[in-house]
Amino acid sequence: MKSSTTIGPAPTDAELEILKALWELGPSTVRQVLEFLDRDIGYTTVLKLLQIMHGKGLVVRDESQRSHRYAPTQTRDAVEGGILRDLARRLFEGSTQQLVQAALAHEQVDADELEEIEKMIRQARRDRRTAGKDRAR
Amino acid sequence: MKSSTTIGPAPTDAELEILKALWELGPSTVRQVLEFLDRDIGYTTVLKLLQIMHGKGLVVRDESQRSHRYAPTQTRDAVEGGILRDLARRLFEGSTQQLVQAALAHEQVDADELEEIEKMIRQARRDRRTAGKDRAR
DNA sequence: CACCCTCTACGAAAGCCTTCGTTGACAGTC
DNA sequence: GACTGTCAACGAAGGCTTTCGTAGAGGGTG
Repeated sequence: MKSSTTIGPAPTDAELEILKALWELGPSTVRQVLEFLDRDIGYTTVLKLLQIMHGKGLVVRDESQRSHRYAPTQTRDAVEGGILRDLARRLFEGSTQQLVQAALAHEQVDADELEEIEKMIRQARRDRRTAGKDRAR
Repeated sequence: MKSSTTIGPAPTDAELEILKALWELGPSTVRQVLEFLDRDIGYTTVLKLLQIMHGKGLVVRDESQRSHRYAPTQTRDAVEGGILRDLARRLFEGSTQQLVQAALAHEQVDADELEEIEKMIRQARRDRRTAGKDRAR
């Protein structure tokens, strides 16, 4: 129950910042996004980014009010998945396993976090067993 | 034993392709890199990229022959680490754990691969126990 | 109504990335 | 010594990202 196929190109850095704001805030006006970002950035910059993102289909907008409200078209999970898939492809010939291994090898992950990850693996294995179905890809 | 602190900015896409060639081939001339890449790309493009990378310190070059030989300045591990650290920072507030979890959640990782990852975790935990030292970051 | 604030839209600048064409140097061949 | 092919260097074009400045419309207040 976690499919999520990414549509379109990966968001740029600035776009990702905006998306993070929208995921946190829900549908928002330019000003709300601007205030959420603590970066030193102009109003029209955020507006322009949202317009571009709208053009790319990364957000939809509700124009029924004078201040338009923007909302992401993809869930955070879907975007994360797309970015990670892309990175695995670029760096590890598409192997998620290698990506995970590299992440674990290089970064400090403390004992609790290792525990969490092990739990996830057990869960994944359990999912795999029960749902032998969606073998798409 | 596996420290690897990345120097300088992350390589761009095209630069990464070149680095992958150099890691595979060892120190190489422009032509050797060009032939390794199966992409349809011009000689001068590869040359230019290597010159830029040289300017950025991503590669060193030996000019003792007429055909210069280029070699990476960073190991593959170091570059992978830098890229992953950067992604964790951009997407997960720096949490490698979240990065790993997202990777496991979204991508199909088969049973053998899960096994491998669990082994890595056990290994990581063992390392942690023996060397309680380098708590740097 | 005149004023002011906020909003959208547009354009453009500056920077970076990728690509290649052109030029001039170099070296081996006939 | 002239010709041919390879090489490094340079510049520049085209595209994309990020950032604003400016202009014009909309709407509320005195």
